Amino acid sequence: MSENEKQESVHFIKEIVNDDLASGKNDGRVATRFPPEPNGYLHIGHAKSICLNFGLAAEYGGTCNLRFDDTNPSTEDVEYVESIMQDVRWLGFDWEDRLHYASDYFEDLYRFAVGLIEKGKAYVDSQSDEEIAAQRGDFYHKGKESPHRDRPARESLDLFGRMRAGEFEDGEHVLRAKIDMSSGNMNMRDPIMYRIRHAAHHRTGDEWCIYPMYDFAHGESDAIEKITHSICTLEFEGHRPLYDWYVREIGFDQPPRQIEFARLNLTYTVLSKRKLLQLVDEDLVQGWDDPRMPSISGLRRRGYTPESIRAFCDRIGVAKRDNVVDVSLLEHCLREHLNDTSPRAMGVLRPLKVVIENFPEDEVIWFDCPNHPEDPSMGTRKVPLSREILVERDDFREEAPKKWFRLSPDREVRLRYACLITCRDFVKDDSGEVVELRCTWDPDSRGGSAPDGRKVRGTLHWVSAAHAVPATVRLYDRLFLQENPMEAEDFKSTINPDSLEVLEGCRVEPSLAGTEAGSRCQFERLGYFCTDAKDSRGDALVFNRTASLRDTWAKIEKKMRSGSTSAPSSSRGS
RNA sequence: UCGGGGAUCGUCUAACGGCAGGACGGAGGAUUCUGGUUCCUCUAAUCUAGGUUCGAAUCCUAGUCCCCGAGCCA
Repeated sequence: MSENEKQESVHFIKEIVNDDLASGKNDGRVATRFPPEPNGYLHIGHAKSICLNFGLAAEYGGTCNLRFDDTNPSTEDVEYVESIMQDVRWLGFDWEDRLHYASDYFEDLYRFAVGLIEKGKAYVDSQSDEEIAAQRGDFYHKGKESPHRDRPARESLDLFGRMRAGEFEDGEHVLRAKIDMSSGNMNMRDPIMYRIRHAAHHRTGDEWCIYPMYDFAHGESDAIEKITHSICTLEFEGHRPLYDWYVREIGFDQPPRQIEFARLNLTYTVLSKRKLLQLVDEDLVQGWDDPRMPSISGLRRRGYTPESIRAFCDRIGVAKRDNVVDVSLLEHCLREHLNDTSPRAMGVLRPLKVVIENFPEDEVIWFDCPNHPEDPSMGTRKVPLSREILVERDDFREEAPKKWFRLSPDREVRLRYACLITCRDFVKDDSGEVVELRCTWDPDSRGGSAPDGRKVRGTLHWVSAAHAVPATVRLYDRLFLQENPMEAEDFKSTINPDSLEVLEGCRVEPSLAGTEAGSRCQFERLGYFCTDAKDSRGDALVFNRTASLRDTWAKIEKKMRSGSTSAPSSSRGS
């Protein structure tokens, strides 16, 4: 153990693993699994589980399987298994040859069930679901035993066989474990092991018409795969006694151990498959991979990096208490990685024309601009300056507020990496809107600094009007206005109406022409962007804003405004 | 009225009977050709009440509050 390095925290699951290793349990093996049900897309909450399971295996030199928990054919689909595999891979994890499906074990599971019937530990119940539900009792009252509970094993075996053979309709019979109808734990009140479902399964087709329930399939699949630590979320805590019961009664020798941790919650975010599906189905977003979605595919399309998501999962920790992580931590991890890795470029979102009056008509100066101010190894690119340029509309104010060091009449600013210009005049259109600035440049300031060493506080991004490339830019903001959308009467009522703003007519520097879809850059002073994986083409660029840069000026201005007037500003943007 | 789990800065997370620490956020400052980055400083917590102990976030007792559980979902 190194003493001076930042000590990685040992969360409670690692403690358990350490203890098991120390006591020689499982022959020193560590085997985990990530067990998604293929009935939806993965989201950032799943990423926590993926990082935990694969991370643990990697850290201890063990293995982590990918296993689809596909025991319910009516909700599952191959569309989901494909997206899940893509997402896990994208996050940076590899299950190698350990791809499994619970459905691969249907035959084993059936055999186990027969064994339990023979042992007198399971029976076929032939009541309706209403009757069974009524007999189960509630939290305060014990359940009643089914009239079929003591049906001879022979009879159950026969019925179970005919259930499999397809002799019955859905719901006519179920297979139940014979445990304890008076248990305080509802899961132990003779839980259902198998139900009849005449439905095509995405992998086994029509081979089966009975399907095992989660409880009967999950632990057994773990045991078959020789999983040592079966990690799941807190809501399965009450299932653990049942998990252990099945594994014990079937008689596995090195039974896996189920360990529960608290699932991730994020502020201003909804992380329930059902709610996310609702957003998609009701067209409140444009699909599962809408860049505003917390789905892995949405984050990917938004421009998130796998590294930043992994870093986030490392930092949030693993514990058992309910938690709501501030989404700003996710954004912090994102910016941290993007700052290091994104090449810089200049793009103007809302262009304002600037004429540099004393700049020769036909001259073009090509400046070598560093692609990253702190990392020379990222090289340089050429950026042209000519007489007419475009700057950000927001960077000019007819009347400069306090602490303003951008453009305003008679103010001198720097064009990043190019030169110093001073605003001499401005032109308004009939509606009173400023449409053009008249400036002069200091020819001795080529490169961006004046020979006399005078300080110029403001530095602006810019593009040469004649050379700039047109682009569409999509500005994304958080999808929900309320910190916990689930606390709203209806979570949809707190959807941010301005979560997407599409800007046409943006202009970016010519080095970006032909940029392939999905590549990332930082537009200086604005934020991190990526070309949209679906809609961007080399000759028709579409940028998604992944994250804005921290905006200290916005903060200052907000403070000044709220200090002088009573109007609170609502500047947001991530 | 039952069973299971959990309570530490605003948020997330450490501590394993011995100085309550880190990160995010927030506030302030330094540096800066991005009002970015970086750096520095500050901010702020042990659910309550008793007990054990030289010493308690940690152990004991009693409360309080929160989460999960009555699908032929996972």
